[in-house]
Amino acid sequence: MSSIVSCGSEGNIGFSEKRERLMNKLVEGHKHATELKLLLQNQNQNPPATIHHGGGSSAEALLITKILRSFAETLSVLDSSSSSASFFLNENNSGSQLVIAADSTNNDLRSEEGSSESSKRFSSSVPKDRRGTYKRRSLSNLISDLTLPEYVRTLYVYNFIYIIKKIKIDSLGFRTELMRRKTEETWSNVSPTTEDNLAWRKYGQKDILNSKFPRSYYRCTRKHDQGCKATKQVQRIQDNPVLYQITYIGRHTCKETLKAPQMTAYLLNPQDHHQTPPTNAIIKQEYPKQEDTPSGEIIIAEKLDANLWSELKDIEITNPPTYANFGAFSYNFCTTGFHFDDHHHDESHML
DNA sequence: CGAATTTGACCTGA
DNA sequence: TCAGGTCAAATTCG
Repeated sequence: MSSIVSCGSEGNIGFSEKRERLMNKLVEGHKHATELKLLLQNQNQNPPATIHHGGGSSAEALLITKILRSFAETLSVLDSSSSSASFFLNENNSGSQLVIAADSTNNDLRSEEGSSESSKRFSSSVPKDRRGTYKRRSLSNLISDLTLPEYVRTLYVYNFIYIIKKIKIDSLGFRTELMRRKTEETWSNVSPTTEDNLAWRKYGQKDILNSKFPRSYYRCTRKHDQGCKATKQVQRIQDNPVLYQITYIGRHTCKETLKAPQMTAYLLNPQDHHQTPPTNAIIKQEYPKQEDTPSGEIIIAEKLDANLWSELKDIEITNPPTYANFGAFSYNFCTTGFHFDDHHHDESHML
């Protein structure tokens, strides 16, 4: 997302003014995104006679530019704040679980799984066998490490991808599979989260040649007691590190593939046939489909990590009014983009 | 204390 | 030979 650029310093302005400015920019972006959505919906009903091979129409391009600018300015406001944490959480924040690094200069997403690389980097000063020496990244750790600008950026990039996807699908009829593996039992998926709510156990991680990000290897937790041979490989997409390339190899043959009573990636994306469901049908019985849910709440939850979203919802509740506004906005904005996903397709072609 | 993760060592196929 | 995949000891987490 090289389009996101800093738009200059905001100078020394007060919290409330910054917050107001921020909200205005976000709302502006939301408005443009909604316009774009309506535009695309109209195009669906009245398809254009000509095909634009460069992407969408000029109206779409203009809206995209506006959205980009809105968010670039938003991020600029956030980045200009020396402490994002205090900016959002300084009021009524005693009980908050969300602690955002006040001086986070590390925007490198590699840090998340770059432990093997960093261990190499500092190998001269550590003992040879450091197996098991690590800091486990729980969900709360993950949120703690995410600065607010990073979160907004992720949210924005994710939504924008869906808008771009929609434009490409509408204008080019673009719908191909990411890759065909040698066997029928191998399929790929691109997702902003590695979470699919199936019971996986990580058994390895490798640095891949000419690849910026390491590849992680997971097997079914039931491998040993039920002989389930399902595995998956997860790797960040180099050109868009907010997304993961997930390759599933082999179907689950075990009886219990569900990790916990949460939403699953498969059910949340019922049309996404790259994410092949497990052979049993337990999930379908437990969880209603998206169109059955009365509120739009699931729409963001299906696209963000379910756990992350549930925690963010808690934050929204426990920290009114400061964070609540932001939370409400992200929810609305996300729904704008997510309604577009009425076809199955691979994002990687769009990036 | 059992489950999960990390990570160097080991294995394998091209 | 080497890149990619797997194993398993060491360690952490809940």
